[in-house]
Amino acid sequence: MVALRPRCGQAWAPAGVNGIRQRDKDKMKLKEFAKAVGMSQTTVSRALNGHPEVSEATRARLIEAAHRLGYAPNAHARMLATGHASTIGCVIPIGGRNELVNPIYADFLAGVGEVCARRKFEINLTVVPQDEQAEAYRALKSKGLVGGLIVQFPRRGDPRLALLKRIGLPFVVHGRVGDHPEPYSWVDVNNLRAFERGTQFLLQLGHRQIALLNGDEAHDFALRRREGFLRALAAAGLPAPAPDRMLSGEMSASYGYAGAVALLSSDNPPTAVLTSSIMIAMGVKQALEERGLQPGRDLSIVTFDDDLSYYSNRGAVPVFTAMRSPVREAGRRTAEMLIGLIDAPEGKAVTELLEAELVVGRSTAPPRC
Amino acid sequence: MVALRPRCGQAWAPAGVNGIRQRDKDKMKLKEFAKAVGMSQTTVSRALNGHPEVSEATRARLIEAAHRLGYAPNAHARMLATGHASTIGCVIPIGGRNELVNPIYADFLAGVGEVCARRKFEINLTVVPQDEQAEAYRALKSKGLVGGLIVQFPRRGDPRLALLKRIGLPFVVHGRVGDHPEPYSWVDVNNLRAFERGTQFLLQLGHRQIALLNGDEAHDFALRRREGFLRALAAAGLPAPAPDRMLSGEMSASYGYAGAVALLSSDNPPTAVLTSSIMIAMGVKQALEERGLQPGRDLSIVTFDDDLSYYSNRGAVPVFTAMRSPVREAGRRTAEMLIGLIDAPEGKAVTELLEAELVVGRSTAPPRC
DNA sequence: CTGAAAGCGCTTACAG
DNA sequence: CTGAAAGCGCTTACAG
Repeated sequence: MVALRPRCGQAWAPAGVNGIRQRDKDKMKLKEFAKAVGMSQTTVSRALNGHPEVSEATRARLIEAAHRLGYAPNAHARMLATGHASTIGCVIPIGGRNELVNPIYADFLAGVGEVCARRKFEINLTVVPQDEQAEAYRALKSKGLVGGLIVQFPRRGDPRLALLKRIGLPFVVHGRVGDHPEPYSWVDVNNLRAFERGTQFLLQLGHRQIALLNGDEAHDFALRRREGFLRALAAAGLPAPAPDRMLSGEMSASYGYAGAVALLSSDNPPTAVLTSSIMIAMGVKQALEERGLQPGRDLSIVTFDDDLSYYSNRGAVPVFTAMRSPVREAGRRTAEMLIGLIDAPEGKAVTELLEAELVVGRSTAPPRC
Repeated sequence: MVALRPRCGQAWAPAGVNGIRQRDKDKMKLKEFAKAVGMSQTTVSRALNGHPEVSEATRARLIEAAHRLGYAPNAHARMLATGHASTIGCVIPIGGRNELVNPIYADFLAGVGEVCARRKFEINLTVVPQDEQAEAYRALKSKGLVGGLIVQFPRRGDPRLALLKRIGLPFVVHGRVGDHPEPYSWVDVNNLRAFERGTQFLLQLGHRQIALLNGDEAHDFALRRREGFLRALAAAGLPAPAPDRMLSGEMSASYGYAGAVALLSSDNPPTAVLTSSIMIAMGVKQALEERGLQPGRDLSIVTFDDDLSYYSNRGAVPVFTAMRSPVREAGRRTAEMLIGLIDAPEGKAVTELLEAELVVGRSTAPPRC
């Protein structure tokens, strides 16, 4: 019977054939690797970590040898020794208000992941009930699991920012929280400008009766979109639409469908509508088609498009006229920014505003009559 | 000037006001916690880890104190000491064949995350180019970052299984690889049975001209679906449909749209179609409506439904008649199984076959004429 | 440019 | 039931 944990130093040999879990099974350690290449652990470690004391020739040789022998430093030992985790935390809240797992996550995470692979960072994904986020943040910090966090789907006056500052965890917000007493780092798309431009485009086509099917206005992005919408109307000398022309809700196809039905059945239906997501636009389109109506001809649709990879609104002529902003690119930018913050924790808050591009598709035309 | 890394033991005090990154900033360690509660580190550690030597009263008291004082063991020190990582690895391949980030990921991961939260496991997410997966697996193992892996989107004869067995990393496949020389653990939905039942349902309605818009048949699930389709037809004494009645492709709305157009414009259009995803079904529906046709009345649609939370095919009468199988539940089951494997690495391969339920919606009716 | 050795914060065999 | 101490596999100040 082999001891569960051999204490004494032993030569490099993958040991263990019996049923007990072996800690070292085919996993080379620094000590063995250093011996194999005939150098001290110190030098090997320094070479692999890019320290300047080691000559480039030696470094190259050791990197090659590590690759060949399959040696990679144990990440936990490394993090313990250095005292910091090269890991980005992504906390996904579920339940509560938005039970739906936002499809945006998949693409956003892909962008984050791309950057992490390049910069040799890991991603820790945590799924928590909406109301246990604070607890999750604290645990991530006190367990030393992450070096920083990405805050998703911020709300106006979101309490998470203060919490993160208090517990001393660097973070970047994907979006903005509206008014906030102190500067913080964020990556956002210019939602106000996007909806202002979308509205201007419809105005130029001749539309005067324009409705808005917005996202949940508890979120900052939705408020900015409404503001852009109203600003463009005001600039054209038009009054703010009646409340029943400006809806707000969960960005789903069924909301778009129901919203369109409501708009179409009013006394004085709008000739155009702005929607906050492709899913909403699809719901609107469905409602039109079930009534024998046609997007563009009977009701112009301009939508915000997160450019999710599973729903492509591309092609020679896209289905929808859209304000397009790739969420995957936002993921890349956010990760890049957070890694910068983790590497230099005393740095100032950084912000980045991405612009959406207006792409003309087949869902818009001048109003009839 | 404070030293970068204080070596000597020091009393519990969050130190550091200057700009240098402090490793201990407001992070309590076992030593300090033990002192605070007046016990040895050994006893505290054992209590927190649920060892039987500690009385339940003591354990309860220490757990409460840890919570109150905000103490949580450093995860890296813990993993280094125990020699294993309580972490599930999820490797998402991008690029190559399926550039699209599958929307299924979000819901599946949510299911995995739920279980991880409950079982106190972490999730490590890695995004890699399709052809660098092997490298990623090896790195995850040699860095000791994960205790096991979930293999997503298996293909027939998928080489990843052999690789994982070789490098000694427990894994569970979400889906199956078809023929495989050795047993392996998987969680799958009964795709064959689902499509067999869906086809039977259409046959019972009187349909004889049934088409299939399948997913990519390089994947095992798609082959099983086709087999179920053909089996039901054969059992009804019907011949296998012509190749242009059985399409295979990326599960998107545009594929569904194009497929429907092709089917409808043939000499002898089918009266019903089975589709492999809601996205495909939506594309089919769109093609119908643009032609003034109606799902159910003009073409019956039965679809597989992953029950993704962002697209709900629910309600009193669902839009689509569907074989419904919640992918989030599959995520839960997969994680549960993998954790079991990690905890008992010598265990036998486990498998679990989930059944889809047939839900009747508004997209099916007897054929006209 | 190099190495021996301390230390990171835990867990756990060993000895009471 | 409890504790002192070794060890997990790294990094890095310190001393050449």
